[in-house]
Amino acid sequence: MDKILDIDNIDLKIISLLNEDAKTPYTEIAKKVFVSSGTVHVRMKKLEDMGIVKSATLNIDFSKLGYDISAFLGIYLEKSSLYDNVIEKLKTISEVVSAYYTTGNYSIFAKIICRDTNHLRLVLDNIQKVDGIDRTETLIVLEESINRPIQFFDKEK
Amino acid sequence: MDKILDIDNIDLKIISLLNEDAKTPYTEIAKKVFVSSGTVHVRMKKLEDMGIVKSATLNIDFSKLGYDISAFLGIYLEKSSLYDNVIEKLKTISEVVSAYYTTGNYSIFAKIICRDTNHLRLVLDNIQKVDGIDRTETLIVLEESINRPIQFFDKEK
DNA sequence: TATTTATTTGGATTTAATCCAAATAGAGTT
DNA sequence: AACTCTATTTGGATTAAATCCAAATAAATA
Repeated sequence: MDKILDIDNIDLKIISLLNEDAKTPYTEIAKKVFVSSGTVHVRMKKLEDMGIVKSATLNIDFSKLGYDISAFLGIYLEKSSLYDNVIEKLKTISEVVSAYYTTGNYSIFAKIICRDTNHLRLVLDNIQKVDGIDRTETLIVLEESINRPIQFFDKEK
Repeated sequence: MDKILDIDNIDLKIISLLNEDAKTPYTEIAKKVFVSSGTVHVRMKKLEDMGIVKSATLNIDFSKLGYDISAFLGIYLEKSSLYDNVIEKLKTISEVVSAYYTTGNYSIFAKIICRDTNHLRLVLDNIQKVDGIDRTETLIVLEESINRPIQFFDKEK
């Protein structure tokens, strides 16, 4: 077992509520969880210190900011030992928002966000040029039908 | 063109800073952007009203909460016209955190987060049972090498 | 230039975060 | 069960931020 034992239902409820809206005042969270706001504060500090709550970010509608196209990339490497090198290169391409080592055919599975088809082409070109990358398969996102935080509360008692 | 014209560099800078840490006080943002905190407030209200900033969420280390396995699923449908129906069913499965309509072989591309391999099996079973789903391909995430917000600022002047 | 409209400012007010000493609860010991 | 030690919670006091708003400024229009 690990640190999960240090986390109780109060912690989970706090995280769960703040995960829906990270700007909810602790005073309001406190009411819903039936503790004082001081306790919410202490608990959140603990969760941050433990690295469970890493930060808070905005949920932005990128299409309204002109970023209209996102795509998943299945990347094939020449040799799978090149993984770390290629990841380092991908980190320098700001349009790459995530990259994973996964089971299955692909050596790397990544996601990119671009402004338009032209921009997408440029980014794909840049990625193809990276040393060690053999070829890529592109899954362009035409619709995002679900995108939500995980509900880790209310599963088990 | 669309509403992008209503957004200036001050807006972008504000979003960009808050996207790194959504809890940064507006007073601090104000200093960095060289406007008053009242202006930050007005701008954020505008951005929220426009639907550009939708909410703020926590960035949680799920593995530390016992959710150790995530996976991408390529889902094949019996008929692509079943898309909406299947999405509705997937929405009822809380482990499904995202689902997309994409180009390529898959009819639906989804992501799930599970506690362990057993839990993963249960969830995959549930998904297989959904009416209209033919078969699925599972890409299990073994490592998350990149995961970051898009940097939409500092691209063009 | 004059007039209208939109935006910013800075201070006044309300609200929340933060800190902390005291109170309480819990765990372990005899 | 009473006692001790430790950890957690509480609520209020203090500091800091959000929010609101009227006045000032800037920008747009005629």
